[in-house]
Amino acid sequence: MESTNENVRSQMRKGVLEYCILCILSRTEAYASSILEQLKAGGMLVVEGTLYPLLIRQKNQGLLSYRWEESPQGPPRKYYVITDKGRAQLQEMDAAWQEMVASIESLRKG
Amino acid sequence: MESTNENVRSQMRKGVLEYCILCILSRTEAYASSILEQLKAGGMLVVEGTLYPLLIRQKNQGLLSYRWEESPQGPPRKYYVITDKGRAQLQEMDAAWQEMVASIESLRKG
DNA sequence: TTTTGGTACTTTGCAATACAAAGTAGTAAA
DNA sequence: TTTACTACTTTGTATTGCAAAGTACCAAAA
Repeated sequence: MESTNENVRSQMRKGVLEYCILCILSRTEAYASSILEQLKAGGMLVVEGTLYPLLIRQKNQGLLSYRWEESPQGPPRKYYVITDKGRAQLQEMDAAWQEMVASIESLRKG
Repeated sequence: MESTNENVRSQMRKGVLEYCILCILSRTEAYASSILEQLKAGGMLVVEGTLYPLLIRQKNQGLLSYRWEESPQGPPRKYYVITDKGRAQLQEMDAAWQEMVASIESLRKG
């Protein structure tokens, strides 16, 4: 039970991960490992097993596309790129997120 | 596909519902239907089938207790009450929530 | 050449969760 | 006694994050 902290945070992360990914990719193309690093830097801990299926899901929804690129070291990298549809979705998510922040605040303050 | 909006919002709601319930109950005791109303008023749409199991879960975790009370009309009501443990958890969730808001902002702004 | 280590992407199985929908039951008015 | 309303409960389903194991490419060291 000492990990209640992490459970709470993990629980809250769910549902905003797709939003976070689109946020990151809206600024620059990136491959999975670098997305992981940026999420980690932003305080959103995620693991590979979560991120990869999520990227595939978003690609299948047409929110992302990707291209292969040589790596200076190691195997080639799959660079994900946000699509127009992805940018539209991101706008949706911006709105949804702001609404939720407002909702929580309203519920918390009374 | 026209309900993308609602999917996004529904997705984001997950993980913060328990937080919302504790927020509401931290101010006053309430029975399920009135909690539903308050969530709705706060912009967090939820349905019975979601709320009831959630209340039971939180009760089993010792975050809530309840007592029965006569209703002026209809069957008796189950009034839920937040416990000391629930208040401690609420503080945890406050912290987790604020961290997540900061994380998202950091990722969104770059 | 073979081995080793690092990087990167993928798959599988599981547990938790929100939700829709149907069900149970108490009370009171028609 | 039937109807309507309120309230709580249960069941089945699809989605999702995650841990863990797996596959594969590349380059430097042995």
